[in-house]
Amino acid sequence: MSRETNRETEKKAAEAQPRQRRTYHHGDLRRTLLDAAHKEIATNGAQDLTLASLARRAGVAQSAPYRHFADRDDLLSAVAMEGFQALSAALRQAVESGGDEGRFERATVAYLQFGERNVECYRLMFASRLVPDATADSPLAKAAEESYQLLLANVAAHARNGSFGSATTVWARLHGLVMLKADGFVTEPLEVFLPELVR
Amino acid sequence: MSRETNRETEKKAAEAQPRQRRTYHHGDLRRTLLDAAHKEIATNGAQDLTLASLARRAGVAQSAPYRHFADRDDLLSAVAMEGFQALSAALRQAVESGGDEGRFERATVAYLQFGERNVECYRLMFASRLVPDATADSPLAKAAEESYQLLLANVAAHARNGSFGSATTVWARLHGLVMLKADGFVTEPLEVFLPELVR
DNA sequence: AAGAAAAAGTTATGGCGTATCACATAGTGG
DNA sequence: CCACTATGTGATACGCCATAACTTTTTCTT
Repeated sequence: MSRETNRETEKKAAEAQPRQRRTYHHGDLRRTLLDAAHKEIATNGAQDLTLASLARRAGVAQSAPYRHFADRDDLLSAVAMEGFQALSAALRQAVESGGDEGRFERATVAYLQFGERNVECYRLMFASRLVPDATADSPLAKAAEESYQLLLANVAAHARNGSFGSATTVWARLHGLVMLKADGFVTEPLEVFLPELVR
Repeated sequence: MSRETNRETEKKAAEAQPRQRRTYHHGDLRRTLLDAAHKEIATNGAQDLTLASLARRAGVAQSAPYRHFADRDDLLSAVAMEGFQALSAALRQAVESGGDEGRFERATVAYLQFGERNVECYRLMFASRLVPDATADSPLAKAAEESYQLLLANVAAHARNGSFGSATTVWARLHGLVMLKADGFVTEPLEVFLPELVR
């Protein structure tokens, strides 16, 4: 019941793709798979994503993805990593796009927007199974750390401003809002909460 | 690699169980499955839980669980619902276990504790795939709503106190803390943050 | 430029889980 | 006591994950 055969639609999608590549090698399968995964996750979430379906969409054998990813989780964590990189980029851009004045607010808005616009990817980024030991220096861990540091820097810069809590609780509030919205427990656009977030 | 054969351990567990029941019918398979699921989820998370393994543990055929649950998600959502009920109970107890004085604080502590002690179950409770339309009056949705109302009542009661944000952002901060801790992005015991939460 | 080695596909296969049938057996209410 | 319903069994179709053994390109070495 929950697992409907969506191979029909996949076939169509495959037709649309460069049906039969003449080259034995794909060219850049890794990138192709990641892009497809991003799309698929954005629309259906990571839960139901299968390597097999990605392979079909890319027009390669089911086993081909394993040349580029150790297993399903490995691909997901690659997607998550790119998610963190995108988040970092968004934060950086927000921070650099203005003076010290509304810096904290801009970072906040950027964070919330990223979460709202990439709900499923965001959820994936924070799915525990992907986060290895804190000590691990996996690419994913590093990317996550960078995002955190970016956010932290802006919180800290604003902290002197007044009775803000620790950076962790500030982050927690943002994270909580995004997740509650993602899971349907909050329905309003998150910008509604901006005033009380930067107060 | 990620999917190791854990059927060995399962067999042992099964041995420990009432090996071969003499009654054709199990007695209370539904309850047994739910209990086993709670345990399994608490230790390994919901991700890897399989109906098949629950069936083996209970000593019944793989198809037996389907007499009690429509599909895997149905069982998970039953577990989640019980999770919300437990959360509600914890909140209620915290609130009723004292005067109006530290009410908000007690509720806050209870919430954080519940989250910390039932990490995986908590995560499951808020997993979007289980949350049907907001309008739906599924048992799960109702249970979740009750927990929310309980929390809300206490937040509201405390809101007049001062510059607290909306109930949503207060909730979001708690939820965020629990989730970040669950996902390993926060390592401190959450009680550390209590002072700034009830300030 | 040739040939070895590595990279990246392919087919085939085993194992496991989901979900559904048709069938068997135990309780239960007229 | 008997029909009915609930609950469990066995068998089955299908899909995905992951690996193995083999093939085709590409790249590196000399």
